[in-house]
Amino acid sequence: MGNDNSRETVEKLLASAKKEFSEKGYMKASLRNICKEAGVTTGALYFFFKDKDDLFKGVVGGPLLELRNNLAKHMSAELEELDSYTPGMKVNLEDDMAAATEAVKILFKHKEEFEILITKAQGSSFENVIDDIADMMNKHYIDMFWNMKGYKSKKQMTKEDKFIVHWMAHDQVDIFVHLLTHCKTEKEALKQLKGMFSYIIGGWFGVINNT
Amino acid sequence: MGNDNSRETVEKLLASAKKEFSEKGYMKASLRNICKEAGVTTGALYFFFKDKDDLFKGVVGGPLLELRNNLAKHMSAELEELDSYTPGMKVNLEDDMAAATEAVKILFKHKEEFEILITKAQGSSFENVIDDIADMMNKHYIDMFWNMKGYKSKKQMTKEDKFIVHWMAHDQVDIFVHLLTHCKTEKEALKQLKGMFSYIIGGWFGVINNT
Amino acid sequence: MGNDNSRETVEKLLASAKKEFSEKGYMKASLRNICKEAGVTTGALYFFFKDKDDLFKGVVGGPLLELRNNLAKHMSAELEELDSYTPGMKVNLEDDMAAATEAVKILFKHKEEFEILITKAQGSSFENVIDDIADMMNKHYIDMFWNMKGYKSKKQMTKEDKFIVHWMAHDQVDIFVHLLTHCKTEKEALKQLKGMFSYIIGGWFGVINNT
Amino acid sequence: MGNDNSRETVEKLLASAKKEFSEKGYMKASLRNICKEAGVTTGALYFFFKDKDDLFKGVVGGPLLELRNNLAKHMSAELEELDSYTPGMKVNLEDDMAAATEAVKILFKHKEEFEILITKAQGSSFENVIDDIADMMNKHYIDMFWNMKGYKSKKQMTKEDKFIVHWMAHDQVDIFVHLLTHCKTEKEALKQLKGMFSYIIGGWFGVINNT
DNA sequence: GATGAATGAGTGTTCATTCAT
DNA sequence: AATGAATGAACACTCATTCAT
Repeated sequence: MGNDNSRETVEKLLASAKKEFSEKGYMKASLRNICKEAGVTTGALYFFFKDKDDLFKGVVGGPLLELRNNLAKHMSAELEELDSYTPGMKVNLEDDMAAATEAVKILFKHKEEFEILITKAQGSSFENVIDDIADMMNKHYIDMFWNMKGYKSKKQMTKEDKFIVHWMAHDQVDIFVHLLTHCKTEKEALKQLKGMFSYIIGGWFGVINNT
Repeated sequence: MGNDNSRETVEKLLASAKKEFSEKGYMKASLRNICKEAGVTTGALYFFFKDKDDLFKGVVGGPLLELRNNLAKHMSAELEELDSYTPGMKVNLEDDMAAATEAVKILFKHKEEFEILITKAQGSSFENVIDDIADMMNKHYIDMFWNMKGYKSKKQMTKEDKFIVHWMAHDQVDIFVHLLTHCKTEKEALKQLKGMFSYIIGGWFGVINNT
Repeated sequence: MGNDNSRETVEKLLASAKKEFSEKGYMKASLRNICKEAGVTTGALYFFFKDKDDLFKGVVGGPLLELRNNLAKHMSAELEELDSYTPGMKVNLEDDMAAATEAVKILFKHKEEFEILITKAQGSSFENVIDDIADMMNKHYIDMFWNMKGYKSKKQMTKEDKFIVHWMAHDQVDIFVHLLTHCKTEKEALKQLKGMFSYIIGGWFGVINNT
Repeated sequence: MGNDNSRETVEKLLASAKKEFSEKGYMKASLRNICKEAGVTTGALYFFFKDKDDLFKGVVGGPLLELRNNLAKHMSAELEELDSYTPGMKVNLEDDMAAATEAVKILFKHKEEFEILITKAQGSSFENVIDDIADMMNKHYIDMFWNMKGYKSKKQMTKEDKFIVHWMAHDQVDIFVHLLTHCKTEKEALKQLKGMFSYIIGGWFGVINNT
């Protein structure tokens, strides 16, 4: 079971699939091409993967899980800190930066996979992955916004507040997408990260002062 | 040629295509379905449209052109105003708001078409349309940044400056995308637009003060 | 529309399909083979037929409809005659023979098609066609049996009566199946039909005298 | 070899195969499914069974052999009795009933297997098993017919006689098939058996009197 | 202007079977 | 006695596109 031969086959298949998905996107990718490139028959592919979507998952699933776990870790950590928050207190940006740095590192550790996930997943079960993450962060941001504005209850948020917070959550995610797709290396991305943060923080204050 | 009959055929084809593209996206859309729904044969479709991509262009091309023309108008207008700018002078936000309002109106006038363009164009020649527009706007943002920072020459912009400005251009576009895909009516979108602007302006100041 | 060329294509396709279904049965029949034999591409087949089952229907549907119509005609005719039936009255065997003769003629007019329907339809939507017909005849036979036994109401039929009548309906159908699959020509089948009738009638009396 | 472990594997395989064949029929049954359900690899299956058909034989072969042996026993027994027959002598129905009862008991002892054999064997080497048995019985029926008619020699049978006798042999078999597929228990089947016999006997007389 | 027919390469997927270990 | 891996041909079906009429 799982000997070196089969492991090698799976690896070749995944490498070939990564290339094909990356070049053509999920829908236009051809399993036949992937197999041919991997020097393997279609039957072999179907021994290791349930179907096309499962192969896609084989390529991007691991990195995505790593990212999700990391996100979840930071979000629950921040939630705990919020308990001791008092209005007017300064937001702990260093923690946020540290979390963002970690995320960027994960993204660039699997740059190709995340690029596929972001721009080539249409047609697969992962096609809404970014929106899903943004929605996850939205909930998190509602809590942050609520504390900073001094609200007593989430129910006091206006429709406009909710809209802008939802936007900010999406935008936060888009920053990472932008970093991934416009920087060549992790190093470069981390360098830009600070500027991005200034923008986001500025945006927050713009919103808070205005509402 | 160009009589009422043929015009009607084209119209039915476009309506049917709009529906199909909207439901399935460019790639999964079937020309057979589109023709069947329009009560027309495939041959007829190919009389009026060169190929699948041309049909897609038939659906979204008009609205997109209208938007582009409007954008171009405002950008050249602002460029002329810039000649009389002096460093430190307040940015004319009212003009920007007016331009944004116009853009939103165009987006909602052809809501369906723009939604297709934004979320269903993968596989067509329009799949990068948002990035293209963002790149167009990038130039505009460089000018704004330059004025606000009091630079004497664009050449003095650092690599980091360029990156953040590029991001801001993208983000500006994303705001319109967000407005289009999260608001039901033009009225609702225009109401949210002000909050979005606060966010963006805040972001600018965050960047300016920090660099 | 429906010109000579296309008609010829359909005809070739149907002939080829009939051959393939007849040799291999529905499930093992290969659409590729059928098309190759017909000198046509698979795409052409799918222009005329929705799917494999539809092609099968194209081969056997017509003859089956003809048979069903004929059966229905005779069954409603017999039902009308039953209104004037009094217990002890002799059954009109000549009418039955005439009806059976007609059925045999239809079966042999489309001998190949009915053989396919009977022995090669497994996997298609026609796989239960014989049972369906037998069930149709069952209802008919319940009425016949009811009159001959002098029942006042169908509800007085015992479970055993119902069982044996159901069997007789099936057996009636099996006679035609046997005739079709064991006689080479219509002429031969019609010659044997009389003997089969004696058997069936004898069976009825055996049941009636015994219950 | 032949130890408890391997016996258990075979048993699990056969149970799983029985289920799959019963649900999907021979052709649509998947060896992969059968192995998965049995918790065994395909290689193991192929160690015990030559191929798909051999596995099918493993499921239905035993019961079928038992039935065939029983049929042969009765047929040779009756053949011996026939030597003491004189024309006009009453047919020994009690012996026939006893034989039929035994057959029904065997059928219901292996109800599932015989149902598979009868309705799910298409595509396997057993697909003509019913016709084969009917043909076996044909010989027996020729003798019965010959006695009842008072023929001196089988060679005096006309073509029509042979045909009707062949039909009666088939019909006799169909009775058992009907009993198996329409009765839930052996008890119920035995109860119906008497009525079926009346039908058959009546049929015989109908034929004899008419020819 | 538009039809109906046809192309042919392509799709993802399943299958019974084999075999080195 | 049994495994896990691999084969390779086959499957039904869909597609955008073409073209004589």
